[in-house]
Amino acid sequence: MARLRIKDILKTTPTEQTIIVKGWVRTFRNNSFIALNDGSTNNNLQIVVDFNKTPEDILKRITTGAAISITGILVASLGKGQSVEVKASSIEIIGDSDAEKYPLQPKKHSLEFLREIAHLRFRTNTFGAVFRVRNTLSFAIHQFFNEKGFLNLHSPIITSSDAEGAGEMFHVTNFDISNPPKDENGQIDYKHDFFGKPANLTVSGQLEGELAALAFSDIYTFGPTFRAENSNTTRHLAEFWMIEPEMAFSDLNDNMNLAEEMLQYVINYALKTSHDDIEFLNQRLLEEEKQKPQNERSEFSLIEKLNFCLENNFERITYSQAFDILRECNYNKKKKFNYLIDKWGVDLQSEHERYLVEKHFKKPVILIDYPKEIKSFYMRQNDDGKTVAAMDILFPGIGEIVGGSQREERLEKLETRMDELGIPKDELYWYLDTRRFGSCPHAGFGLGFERLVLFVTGMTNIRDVIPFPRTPKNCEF
RNA sequence: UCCUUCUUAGCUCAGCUGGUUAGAGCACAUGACUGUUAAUCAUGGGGUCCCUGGUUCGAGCCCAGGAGAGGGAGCCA
Repeated sequence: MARLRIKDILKTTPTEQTIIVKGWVRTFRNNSFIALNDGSTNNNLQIVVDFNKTPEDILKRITTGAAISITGILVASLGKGQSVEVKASSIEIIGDSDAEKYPLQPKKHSLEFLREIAHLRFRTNTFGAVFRVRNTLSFAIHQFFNEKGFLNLHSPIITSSDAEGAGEMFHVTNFDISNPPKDENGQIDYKHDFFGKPANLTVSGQLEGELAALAFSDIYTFGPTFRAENSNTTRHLAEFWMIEPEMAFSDLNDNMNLAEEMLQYVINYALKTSHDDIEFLNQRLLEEEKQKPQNERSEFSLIEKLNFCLENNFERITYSQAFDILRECNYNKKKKFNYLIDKWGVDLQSEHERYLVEKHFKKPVILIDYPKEIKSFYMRQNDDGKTVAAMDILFPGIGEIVGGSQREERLEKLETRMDELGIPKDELYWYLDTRRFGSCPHAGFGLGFERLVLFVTGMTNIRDVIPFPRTPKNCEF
């Protein structure tokens, strides 16, 4: 007889059929009731043990964390709290778990503690829900782009281009780093390195994505990205996953439409497909909110917040409009911002972004047309000579979740800008070739996958939505 | 990297103005009970008070340095 998954058992009508189920013990109450979980769902299956007919040494080994196999009959539950349960006819201990040493207890643990035992935190309700939702979102993204006819491109993880300037990079080498070969000037001689030149882990697949978009029209990448920044925040990782679509024959407007449609699609998909898990996370947050003073509680529950995003269009405004709103707002006039908004052209600080999203509009905001000085070289220059066709999508509680732009497709404009910023054109000849041969308007963006998972799960620390977070001074597991 | 808070039992935390043997809940062990929902009740074991140095008759508590963690900022996704 085949083992059944708990998710399916809980949906089955009980007719006293005999089944086999395997999983890990969450709690064992009253010497009679096992809460069994196999990770297929957040809900546990209750196993009823007749302790009078079960050997003492088996009962003693049914401990929190133990892996067990149950053969029994599926019946309607006599107790409250579950509709079906399994009356065990035989119990096999597959893997013991010493209750005194097993760190997880049937009680609430702090997220900080669970982060230190990330190898075991999958077995908790919260992280079970988080990583099932993460899986659902990942699948939804692929499905969304597949339905739209986008080609999934595997952009390289090791690159030799360091011309992009998108942050500090991790160096890739097979040199003996205590004794690398040197040239006649005493400099490290990369000619003898594995690739014959310096190489790094990618900080973005965008440039490669553009090359493919100018052949396949619509592509997206979904892969790991690495930044060696010394960032210690709740929304940065040294290794994270990014989704980067790129569309040929498209402008900034198409770009905004795609990003908004995609975010709404995957949120909607998660709400429907991962309903139980999101409901659990929703309850978890409500409990947490009860601990807070009234004025710090959020207006919306997690599910209300997600639905709100589906029912309302994102607010679309230009940098200049945002600048005016911020300059004229009471916060600015009363000097409540740490950084005053006074001169057009300043970069917005996160306190300003939060004001716009959380206080002024109270919904996701798409900011476009930023001053060119504060944005990258590849963004398309607007006719005003001051701004570029950039877009950032800001989410409540998360901040920037998407950063993108229409790309500069005009060779001369692009080269001029690269010269101004001192970006070596010869190293990026391949990028410029797309502008030499059959260039066309195109646009794309980068979506931080973990930031999306943060938003949908209502978690607040990005280290809790990736299985094994890599951050400065932390590369455990 | 900067600012700030924290570090006491396996976990979550209390510990007064520096004072004698450092506590609670949960977990664990033993027993009772047996349709429980983080079961309940009784009993019990469990401590490098983060580390190093200093002040003091006396330091978990004060001072200096260090390590680690949380929150905020910058960089960004």
